[in-house]
Amino acid sequence: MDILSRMEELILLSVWKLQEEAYGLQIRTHLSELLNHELSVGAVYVPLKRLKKRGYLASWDSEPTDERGGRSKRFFKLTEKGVGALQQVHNVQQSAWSGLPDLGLGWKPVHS
Amino acid sequence: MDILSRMEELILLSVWKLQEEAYGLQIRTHLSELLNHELSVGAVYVPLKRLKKRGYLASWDSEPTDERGGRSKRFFKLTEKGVGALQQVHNVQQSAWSGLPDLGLGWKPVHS
DNA sequence: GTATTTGTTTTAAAATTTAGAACAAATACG
DNA sequence: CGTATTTGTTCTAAATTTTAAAACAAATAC
Repeated sequence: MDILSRMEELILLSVWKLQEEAYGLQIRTHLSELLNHELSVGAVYVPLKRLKKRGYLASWDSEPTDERGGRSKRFFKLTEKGVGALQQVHNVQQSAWSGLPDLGLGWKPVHS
Repeated sequence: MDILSRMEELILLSVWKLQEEAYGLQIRTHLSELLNHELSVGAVYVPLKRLKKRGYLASWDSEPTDERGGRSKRFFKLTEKGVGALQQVHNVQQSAWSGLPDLGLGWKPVHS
């Protein structure tokens, strides 16, 4: 559709928000809380790989830490292309959610 | 994912915005302009049918009009469940797009 | 060395998206 | 009438995305 899917958008935003802590399991936790719904591991790792392959994300592998089970992590950060894709999806959302007539169904979106 | 897909969201919003003119081809035109990208016919009709089956949309068939080719149209409107689903996706978006740190990449989302 | 924890990869099924052919029914007009 | 054109919906198969969960890997704990 020439626009990020919802999951892709949420993952890119998660990487943005988590900054120096943006790696697979952390992203999964963050999004599970956001969605109030436990995501499977694959639900995060599969799109992460795709987003990287398409140039929306860059990644590098860390050294292991000395915590229990502290393996090497694969960290991600947004590329310029990734920011551009978020920009685009944000524009579409703004358009799509503006100018909605009153339906009398008890709710209207509020853009803080 | 327990949340509307992007296409589902856009179609529900289109039905909302188009009001008394919410039928397949019109929705297609509206979304094609919004996305700046010509959607195929199936890209609209397939999800429309699914959204109806799931109770997000109600529909009824009009009488033909006396315009050239003016066949009976299938009009749609949001159900309460449909409004609720939009409400939910709106909440998730608001959360996901708020509290983003400055990346110094030349852009930050503005919520009008 | 065996258990436990943190982390990534893989895989296959399910669901969604997409393009476009097919079909349907209306008016136009010779 | 018959054929063309327009508006509209249905169908369908391929491509893509999502999802769950098993497998694998590597670290510390004891």
